[in-house]
Amino acid sequence: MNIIVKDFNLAYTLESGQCFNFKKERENKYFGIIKDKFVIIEQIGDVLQIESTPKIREEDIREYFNLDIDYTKILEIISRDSKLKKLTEKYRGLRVINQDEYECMFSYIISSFNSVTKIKMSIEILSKKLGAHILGDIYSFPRIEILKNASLDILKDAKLGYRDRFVINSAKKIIDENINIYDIKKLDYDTAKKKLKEFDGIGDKVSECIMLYSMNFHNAFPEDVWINRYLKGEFKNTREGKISIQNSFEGFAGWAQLFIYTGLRDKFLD
DNA sequence: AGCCAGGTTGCGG
DNA sequence: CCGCAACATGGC
Repeated sequence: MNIIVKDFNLAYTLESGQCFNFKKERENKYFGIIKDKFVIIEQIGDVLQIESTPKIREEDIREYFNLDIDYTKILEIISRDSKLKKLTEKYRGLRVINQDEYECMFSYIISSFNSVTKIKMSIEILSKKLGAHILGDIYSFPRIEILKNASLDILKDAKLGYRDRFVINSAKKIIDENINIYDIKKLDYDTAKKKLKEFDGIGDKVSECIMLYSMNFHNAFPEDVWINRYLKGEFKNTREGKISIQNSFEGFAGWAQLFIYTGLRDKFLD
């Protein structure tokens, strides 16, 4: 399947640290999982070439990469800030991804106080040991019931460290209380955040990652160590800085956050 | 060896 | 409400 894209950069988007389930095969070519389907995606100019097993619908790809959002409008809004203007010029085509809610939730529980490399490794091991086999050595992210009953040995193998109880407890809560987290995305911002923070291992930052990257709350502004440094440089008070940003980008603070985060990690910003 | 990584928790003030 | 130490683990 080929998809013509505009204002989309696959590499920027998949290397931005927002998702952890893709691997690079070569320049502009990645493989991973979307909707429990194995996909190989290569970008050549403005064409996305996609192979998938089993077959994936174009609409699922468009949704995953937010291809139908008004990109021009979002960039226009966040570019009113001079630093963001530079960032959007440098990383044009970077987009917020629309991930699976459950995978995103548990991936970010694992992400806390951790490194991107190790987060990816842990998720890969968990998938291999507990996920459904898809193809070759590719496995999907484990279902929550499986995570809930995972043996401590397997969690040890996945190197979750002290986060193992966060994963187990949160999975338990979902099952025992019969929670459907798809309902959370229908709530208003504050209620959704509050609901997510009731889970073990989900605090201020992780809750907003889940909201931004899988629940369409485009104004969530996850503040990790990098963003915290940025806020310290730009504002007297980081707390007020975050609020100010969330109030000035017309509901798209999360997109600004992704550009800032990318620029900082890439040392384009200092 | 020591510091850092897409932070959260549970404590004391 | 606030600040703060502890927390597993691997990479650099």
